[in-house]
Amino acid sequence: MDWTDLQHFLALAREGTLSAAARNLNVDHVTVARRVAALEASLLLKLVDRRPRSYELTEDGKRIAKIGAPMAETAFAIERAVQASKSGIGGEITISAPPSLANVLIAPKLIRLRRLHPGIRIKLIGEKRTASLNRREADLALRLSRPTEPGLIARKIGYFEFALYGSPNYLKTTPPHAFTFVAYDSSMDEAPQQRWLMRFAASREIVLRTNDLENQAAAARTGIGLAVLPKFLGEADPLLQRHDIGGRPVGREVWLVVHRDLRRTPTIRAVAGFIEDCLA
Amino acid sequence: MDWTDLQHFLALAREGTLSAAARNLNVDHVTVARRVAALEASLLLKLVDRRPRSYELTEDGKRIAKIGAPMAETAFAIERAVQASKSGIGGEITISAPPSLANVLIAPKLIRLRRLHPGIRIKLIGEKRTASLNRREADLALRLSRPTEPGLIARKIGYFEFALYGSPNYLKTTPPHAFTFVAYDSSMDEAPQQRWLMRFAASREIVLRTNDLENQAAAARTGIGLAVLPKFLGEADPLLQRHDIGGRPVGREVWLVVHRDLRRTPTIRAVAGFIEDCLA
DNA sequence: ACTCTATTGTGAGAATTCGCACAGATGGAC
DNA sequence: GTCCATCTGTGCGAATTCTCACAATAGAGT
Repeated sequence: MDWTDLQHFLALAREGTLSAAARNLNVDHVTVARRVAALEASLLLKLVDRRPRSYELTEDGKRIAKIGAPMAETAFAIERAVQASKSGIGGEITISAPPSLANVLIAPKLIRLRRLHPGIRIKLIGEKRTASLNRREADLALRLSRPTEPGLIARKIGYFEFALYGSPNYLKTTPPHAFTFVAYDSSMDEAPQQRWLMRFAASREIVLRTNDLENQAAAARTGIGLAVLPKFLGEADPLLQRHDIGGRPVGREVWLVVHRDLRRTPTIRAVAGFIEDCLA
Repeated sequence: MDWTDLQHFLALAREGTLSAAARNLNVDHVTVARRVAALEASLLLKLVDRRPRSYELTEDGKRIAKIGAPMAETAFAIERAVQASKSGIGGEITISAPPSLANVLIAPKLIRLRRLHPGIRIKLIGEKRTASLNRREADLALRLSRPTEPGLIARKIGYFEFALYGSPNYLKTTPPHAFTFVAYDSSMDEAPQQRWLMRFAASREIVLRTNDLENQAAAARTGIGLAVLPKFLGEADPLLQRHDIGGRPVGREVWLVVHRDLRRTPTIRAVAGFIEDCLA
């Protein structure tokens, strides 16, 4: 049995489509299709139903995929062990962080890290979707809440508050009862800052919903309404003015997350230290 | 990371040499060397020290091999699951048994199994070395003692006794105090029949030691001395005559062993039933 | 109705990988 | 000492595998 065939099949089982599996493995989708077919041929067992626009696992396929899943886990554990056994400081480190934190707090200061450790190459992915440290999609991650996955070590390294921001002209000309607002779309309804905004807005209108915080800031600058922005974003923008209201402002913690296997790696420690400085 | 590279490296780690790993994987030894080199290149980590006549794992290599070992276990579990999910009776079944049992009790009757289930192809390996059911070197095994490996199901399906055999002429012309004997070599000193023989021979001479029971029988036929043979072997041979002595004869149990994962497979059950009949 | 995007399928040339044959070297058996 | 078995290394031709480009189809959004 060819383990590469297994690898491709398990990727297909996990990702659901040929194309997604192919992206995950950095190969062509045709390759995944062929390897899965090869695995079926060598096992003399039908693992997938080829339907017009999708591959669907057969019962046998599901069973095999379930049994084989630990193989992928182990493979990732090996990758972590390899990373961990690199003694010197250097190599490529992947950091996952919410887009706003990545853009505003991390990216501008990366030049300092580069000067300190020229051997380190940083890959910074600013994504909403929390990258899996277990699957080694990232080596370090910034999260806004304490993660619960097993094997991860989290440390609270910061806290930031939100405030309402609008264009100075908007705030001067608009009475509070006529305020309009900019918010996340409904996929973020559970986020504290969104709940806070909803309560505050009450019956007043939400005129724009967007997933992207940068878009919210841009919209607020044009005077369309008020947006809830992290203070580190709003205060630095001369085209935005804070509108203070009473009560306790909403805030979020920042957690630095690393896999247990990588905790003591010199390179990881160096980068982790740098990130803490960024947030200090 | 290419899983096939990992597979080759883990085989090398387990088997110790390139050549052994190559045999295990059914590929050329050059391929194993190349894949291990490729793995090192992709991990940027030296896994083996290439010494003149041997590959030796580095510390990193040992660590990686240890972490990766469960992958091989899982791969074998998948193979068992595949075998188990074949519903019809058919396919290739590998039986491992001590050579004498295989040759005398199983092989001659295989034609009956073939008539009963034409779809089954039997691979019968008669080896001293106990094949690993966990690593799926065999699907069914006959052992002379109860195995202790986890995951295996064993059932006692038979019992046979040993006796002393020599050529009729030798027994007629030789007084007991002048008996000479044929025995296993010292690697079998712990086997019950060997211990029994040693006690019985006492100070009388062992004139031939050989690992192969068939050789012992052949030697005894020529009149060189007496050999301890299973009765199912000795009684069927017209050129051998049993020499009965007092006391309780030594015997061994026969255990039929199957992996838990394969227990309920129709094909396995059919073959297991056939083997029980052979021993009945 | 249409465009846009995401999916799987097909064919051909290029790149890669593999096995074979041979060499060199070493340790054990006789 | 000599032969034999075993192990690893090298070069080359053959077989395989991969990627690329294109096609077909379906679904969502405009």
